[in-house]
This record gives sequence, structure tokens and C-alpha cells, in this order.
Amino acid sequence: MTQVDGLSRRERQIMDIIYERSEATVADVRGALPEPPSYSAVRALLRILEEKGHLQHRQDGPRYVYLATVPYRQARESAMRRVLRTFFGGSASRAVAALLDMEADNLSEDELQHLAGLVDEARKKGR
Amino acid sequence: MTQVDGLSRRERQIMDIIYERSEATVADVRGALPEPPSYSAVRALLRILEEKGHLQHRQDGPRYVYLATVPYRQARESAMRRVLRTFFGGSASRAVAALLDMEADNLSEDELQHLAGLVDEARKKGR
DNA sequence: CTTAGCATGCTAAGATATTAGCACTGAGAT
DNA sequence: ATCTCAGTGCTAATATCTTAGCATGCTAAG
Repeated sequence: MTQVDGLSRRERQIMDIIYERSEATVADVRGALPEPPSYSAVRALLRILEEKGHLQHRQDGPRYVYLATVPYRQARESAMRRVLRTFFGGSASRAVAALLDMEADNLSEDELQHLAGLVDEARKKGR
Repeated sequence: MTQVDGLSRRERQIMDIIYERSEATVADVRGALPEPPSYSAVRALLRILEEKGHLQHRQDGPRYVYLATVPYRQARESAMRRVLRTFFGGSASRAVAALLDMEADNLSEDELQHLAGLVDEARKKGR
């Protein structure tokens, strides 16, 4: 999901978990995995992801805390563009329409008002 | 990217290509792959994806045309929800905001107007 | 001081994915 | 008729991913 490509199944799961939580320890990652493999297995994956340059870690007391090397926003944009291309022919407006359609019931009046403002702002900027 | 998970790197690439084009022949898929492996390799992947139930094929003259078994809309929603969860804490409005921010310059006045209408509609539906 | 718990370093086996190669078939061109 | 091209069926080797296991060090409790 994350960025370009080249990640395997587990690797991708792990990257997603890390982006979802900003950073995570081995135990965090393991706890978030659907059918968690052994502690060792998770550690190995994290090490490999670090070798490949997707992750880095810092020491927090006795344990490692992993975080992504590609900044959050950049990864997010990359993921969005990919969905855009794959499912919306690259059209952001079609994607927004789909989101509104999917989530209309879960959006509060406040949120909708805010979005209306953003759309308006974009229109002003356009001309 | 597509649905739940469990796809390997190439498998995922191929599924994305198929969703992007609705359907595709072996040559189509191979042509769309970044660093295309042999024709045989692509065929093998397609066969495996079909075995796993992600694809099906029909005969078109002498060749196979592959298409996804999971309907387009469902796969699309699944992919969206995944990005939502991973990068937007599940918030659709944050995702919409990011899309507008990313693509503001590429959105036409017509599209923006249309979106404004959709937001308005959602607000009416809400109350 | 010694033990138990929890963390990492390192290594190797096992499972899967990825690729290529060869055999076969059918259609159209010479 | 036969040659060649473009397709599929099938199989096997290679690469990569995924997992587990053992050794080690550090810290806190008994």
C-alpha cells in the first residue's frame, strides 16, 4: 500500500501498521498483526525493512522503536495517487464523490460544513 | 492494494493493472508491467491468481481475457477504506481535505461545482 | 548473588513466489 | 502442405519471503 512497490505481503502489513501508529515497537507490531507469527519472525521482518531502507529505529530504554523513513505525508500522497490511478482513472473528483457516497452517513454536520468551505476555497483559488 | 491482503508483490501489481483496465490479456498485463518478466512468467502469475480465486478468464478468440472476480466497486471501497484507516485515522473528511489539497490545481471549475453540490446534498440528507 | 523476564544478534530451515523453458495446438501465409 | 506466429498447458529451477530457534546481555526481584 505504502509507496512505490517491492514489498512483500508481511512487509506491507508491517509498514501499514507503522504508518497507522506513526511508530511502533516489536510488540506493538506483533500485537497489531492479524495472525501474529513469533516474536522472532516480526523482528526479522523489521530488520529487513530497515536494511531495505524503509524503516529506521531508535532506542527507547531497552527496546527499539521503529518508524518509517519516508515521511508520513509523502507516503500518504503516494498511496492516494495509487488508488486514484487504479480505481478512479486518476480523477480526484471521482474519488471525492465516492468517499462522500461511502461515508455520507458517518460525516457530521461540522465536517460537511468544513468540506464545503474547502471546496469553496479551491474554487476561489482557481479563478 | 486491492482487497484484504495475502497478495505478493507481482500478484498485487497484476491485480492493480486488471482493475485499472477492467480486463486484460496476458500481453496487456505484460505490457503494463514496469520491468516485464517473460511472457511465461506473467501467464503463471495469472493462472495462480485464478486458482486463488482472484481472477477469472474468458476466451476471446485464441486468447484469454482476465478479469477480477471481486466486483470493481467492492474492491475500490475496500482499497479506500484501507487508505482511510492507514493514513487518515479512518476519517473520510480528512481524506477529502487531503485530496483537495493535493489536486486543487488539477480540478476544473465544473468538477468543483459538482463537488460542492454533492457536499450540499450530503448535508441535506443528514438532517 | 542468582534467577526470571524481556529485550536484541544471529543463523538456518521451510514455505511461497517468481521466473523460464519446452511441448503442443490452431490459423493464416506462402 | 508446411512454415511460422501467437497463443496455451505443464514442469522445474531459482529467488525471496517467512518463520522459528538458540545465544547473549541487561535489569529488577527475591
